[in-house]
Amino acid sequence: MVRAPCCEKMGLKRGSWTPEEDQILVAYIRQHGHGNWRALPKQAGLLRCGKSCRLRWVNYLRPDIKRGNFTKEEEETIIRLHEDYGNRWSAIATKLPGRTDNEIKNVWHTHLKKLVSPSMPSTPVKKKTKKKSSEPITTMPPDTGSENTGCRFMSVSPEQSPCDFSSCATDSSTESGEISDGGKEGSFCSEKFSEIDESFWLEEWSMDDRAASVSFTGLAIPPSPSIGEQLDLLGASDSGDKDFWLRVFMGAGDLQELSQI
DNA sequence: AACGTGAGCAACCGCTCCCTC
DNA sequence: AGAGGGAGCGGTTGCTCACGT
Repeated sequence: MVRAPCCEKMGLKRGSWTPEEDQILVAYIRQHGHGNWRALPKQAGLLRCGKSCRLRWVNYLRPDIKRGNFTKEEEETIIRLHEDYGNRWSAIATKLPGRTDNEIKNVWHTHLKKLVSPSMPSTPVKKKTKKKSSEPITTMPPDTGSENTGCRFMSVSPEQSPCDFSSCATDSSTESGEISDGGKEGSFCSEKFSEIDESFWLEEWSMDDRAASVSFTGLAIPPSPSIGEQLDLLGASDSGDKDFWLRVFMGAGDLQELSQI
């Protein structure tokens, strides 16, 4: 059957996401959930196709994403699961809470593959000649910090283990509102949010057990030091990272507190 | 200090699956 | 029953950064 393209190419933006777009997407999903990805961008006022929004959310903006290096244990798990599942990255991802299929896929191709079969070239994907983007997007301005969009703020060393970070996740009591700082309106993942669209979260979390840590990007993990402190705790030592997330969260309209930082 | 190269990763593409009508 | 459409998945691409020369 002939399918319509997922999005009209005309007028829709491609390439890296800007902090402002992230902000809009996060704010929208906070309020409405992501019932219909195809309709979402239009309703949210984003010049993106639904697929792109979904991908951005699933791989990057979702609250339970665990970022940072893969631990030894995680790598071993991936290798073992890959033997069982093959390239079914999403299946593997379900066994690794907080990790996305895309991330696992990348790790496999860049690191693990050569461990398993050292004879294979380290970079299976052939490199292409570089070409300047025709669409210079400023998602990663130098001042927003490295590692690109600054979302690496959750990066932790393997020793620290991202698992540790999200291990609060194993406590189901953290589900939904409880991860917030007692329901303060200032918290991004506040109960208010849950109230706004609890089904959204429940659906998301019930899909698999990774849910546990419902803190939105981890911001609410510690019950309530200042947001700045929280960001520090999360490894956002880089002020650029903070700036980025401050913009995102403030744009989402729920953290007046942040403005005090 | 400048340049070249490779690694890492975010994002896109196109296909398949699955649900609805 | 099957056509249509949306969501999800895996493969691939291309940009950025780090590092070596």
